[in-house]
Amino acid sequence: MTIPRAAKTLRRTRIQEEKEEQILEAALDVFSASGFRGSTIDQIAEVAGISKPNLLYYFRTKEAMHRALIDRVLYTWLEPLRAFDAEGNPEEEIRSYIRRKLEMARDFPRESRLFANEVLQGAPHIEDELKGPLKELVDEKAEVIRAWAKSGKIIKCDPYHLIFSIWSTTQHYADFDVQVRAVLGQEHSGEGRFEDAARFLEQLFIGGLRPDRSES
Amino acid sequence: MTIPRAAKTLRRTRIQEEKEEQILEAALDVFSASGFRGSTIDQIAEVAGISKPNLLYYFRTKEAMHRALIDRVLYTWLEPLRAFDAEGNPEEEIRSYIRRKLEMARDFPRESRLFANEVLQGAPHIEDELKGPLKELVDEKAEVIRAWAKSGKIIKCDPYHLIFSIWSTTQHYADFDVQVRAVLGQEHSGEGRFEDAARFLEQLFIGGLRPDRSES
DNA sequence: TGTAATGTTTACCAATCGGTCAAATTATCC
DNA sequence: GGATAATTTGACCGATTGGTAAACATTACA
Repeated sequence: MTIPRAAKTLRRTRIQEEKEEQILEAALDVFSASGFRGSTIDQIAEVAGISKPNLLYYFRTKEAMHRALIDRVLYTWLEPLRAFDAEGNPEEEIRSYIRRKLEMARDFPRESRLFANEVLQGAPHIEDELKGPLKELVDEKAEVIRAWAKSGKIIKCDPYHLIFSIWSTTQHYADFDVQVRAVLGQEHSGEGRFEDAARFLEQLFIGGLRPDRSES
Repeated sequence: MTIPRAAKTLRRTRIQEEKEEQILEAALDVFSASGFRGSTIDQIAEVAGISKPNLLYYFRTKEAMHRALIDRVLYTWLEPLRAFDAEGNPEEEIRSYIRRKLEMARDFPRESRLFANEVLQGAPHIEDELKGPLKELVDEKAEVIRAWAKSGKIIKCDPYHLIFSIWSTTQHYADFDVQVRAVLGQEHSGEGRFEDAARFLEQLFIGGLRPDRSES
């Protein structure tokens, strides 16, 4: 008798490994491009190069597939923030956080768009992750930033909005890529735009946070 | 004989005016929440409180409805950038641009999400608008910023990436609202978060662009 | 090599999709 | 008030949706 798919994890075969990988890769392609509601199982199956029932043998529902994808990608996605080091030099920590986030926008735009689509549409499938692990991590790092501000290493500012602004400016280059390209025109749409963006953002954030003679 | 809908604009009745308004309002609700592919005509008809065939009497296809909505909203959406004044004081111009964009994110989040959804999914329906009117407007304002930089009124920086960073940081509060709320927690999710955001962003941009003793 | 478990496919299902049609209803204007 | 045009609706269409059933093929392993 066929083992019910829920118990499948007891012993994963080589084929399971490969096919699930193959399916999630295709799912990332499709979900990131069309959002959950806008994506179809047929589409994903086609991109994965297998039949729909075969796909549904590995993931029983569209939701299950989406969830597996989120789970697999979320940890990696938060890596740059996790690397934010309280002991480091503030200016250098912020600079390298920006750089890492920009690299992710450049190298993993689909992952960025996957989350962007999800959050944009009300985060119906990742609410728990946002209010749980994400919030806790941000709270922790916000405390670090607050301490830096208190000791005068950077300007006095709201650490949460600082983090938001780093997220938004960097992820912008993945999520709104077509707009960026359209505005910059063909001649500046090469990979060099990430270098330009990095230069500008470091200038902005380092300059904007440096505790020279700040207002109030 | 019933006048074909294509020629309807020759003389618009009161009912046409009202119903189209009513439909586009509902369409904004639905499209901004689910994107084009993820939205259904039935959904929009239900929100609008009319039957589906009745809706299709005013807009013959889903595409036509979406297009009408984009056309109606785009002009307003670009208003803040258009107000950017070359003659004004740079610091004050940037400050008020940020403020206006934040107000739009607060007061018209659906419009922001409509475009975000569209751009995120590759802008299949607004490519022309991005490469045409939008690019031209941005090019024009970028020239203004470049002149400010050249005359030393602000730091030397890439004007395009400056505009991108203002767009992304401000629209973040509309597009990623649920994430912002989740991270800030209930206690800071009131309308006050826009005040906090405004304070931070002005601090960041004014400080980051001020031509004190800048690097290089 | 046989067999039991695993993997794949064909054919199908009910629900929903975007959209049409003709008939019925309502508004407009002389 | 009646004719005519504008509006609204219920019934319906073929295509696509997420998902299932069962037969079939393949693999792993004793």
